[in-house]
Amino acid sequence: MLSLTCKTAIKAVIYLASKFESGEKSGIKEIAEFIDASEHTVGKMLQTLVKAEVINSAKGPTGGFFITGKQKNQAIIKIIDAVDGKNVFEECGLGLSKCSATHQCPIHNDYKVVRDKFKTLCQQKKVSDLCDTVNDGLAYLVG
Amino acid sequence: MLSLTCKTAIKAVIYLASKFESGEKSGIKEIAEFIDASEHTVGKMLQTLVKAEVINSAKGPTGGFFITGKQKNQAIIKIIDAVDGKNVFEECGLGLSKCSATHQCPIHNDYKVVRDKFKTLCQQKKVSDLCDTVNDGLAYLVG
DNA sequence: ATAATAAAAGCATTTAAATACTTTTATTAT
DNA sequence: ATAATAAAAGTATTTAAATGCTTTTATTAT
Repeated sequence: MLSLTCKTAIKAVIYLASKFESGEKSGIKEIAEFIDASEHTVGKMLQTLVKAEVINSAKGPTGGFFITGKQKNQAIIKIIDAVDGKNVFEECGLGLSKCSATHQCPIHNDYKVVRDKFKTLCQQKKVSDLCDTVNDGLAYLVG
Repeated sequence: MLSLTCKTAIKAVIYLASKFESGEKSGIKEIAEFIDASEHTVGKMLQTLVKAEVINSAKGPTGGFFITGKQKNQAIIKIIDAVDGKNVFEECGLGLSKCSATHQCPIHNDYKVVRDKFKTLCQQKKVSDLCDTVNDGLAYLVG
């Protein structure tokens, strides 16, 4: 459903959220190492997130990437929209270019239920929620 | 969730199912044209389906691909298992290589619900069910 | 002002999926 | 038996995503 880069993006933002309390900024290398992803992929993707105002950045010494309290309270769908685009949640289950109630593929109705359920999940889960599970040792970003 | 080839496979099998009554066999070109897919991709993929006994084939003149009554009554998960492999329904929502109840990613529980719902859909929908919706003009294989 | 630091940006390479091409094998009708 | 047909199989190319590398720009501390 989501691209590898998008999954990496969600993990990176969760990591930044975990640094919110301390106010620390994080560099590309540090983030990539922690979430076990390619440094270059992470760099490109973080730029995308900055442009979409999902996270922030500062250049120069003491610079790095960081997140605000407001951004921490955003749902993860914001990350998905920024990285994979808005029509992730509109795609046909059988790959038809135009699949809707009026011209549908054979699994349209059932697939829509699943897809919508995933969308709701992405709309409801906040970055802070996911960050909490990691902080509490209930979930992990690698493995 | 599913590869393009797998989506193509489901459409191809539905097409073959629609030819079951008449007993006609269908060639690669005919199938590819009807479902609007690459002839070469369809050829390779049909071989995979034959090996997995999801469909049948016959070489030579009057040969082609066809489906039996028993095969028509199979669930579409058989097609998915054959083309994309069995662990489509085990994959982690955030791309962790090992994500389970004991070592989970931050969205594991919610994602599992969605994934399992999709799996159930694929286990319940028979080729014949999908074929019927197309025959009845309620659904399409192209567009 | 200068040097150091770190993100931003542009371009190149790699990888895997999809698509394309060619040859081989089996089968059927003549 | 032979020729025609169509799947099977093997190899090659293309495409898009991911990854890698290099240069540029902005910022901060000295």
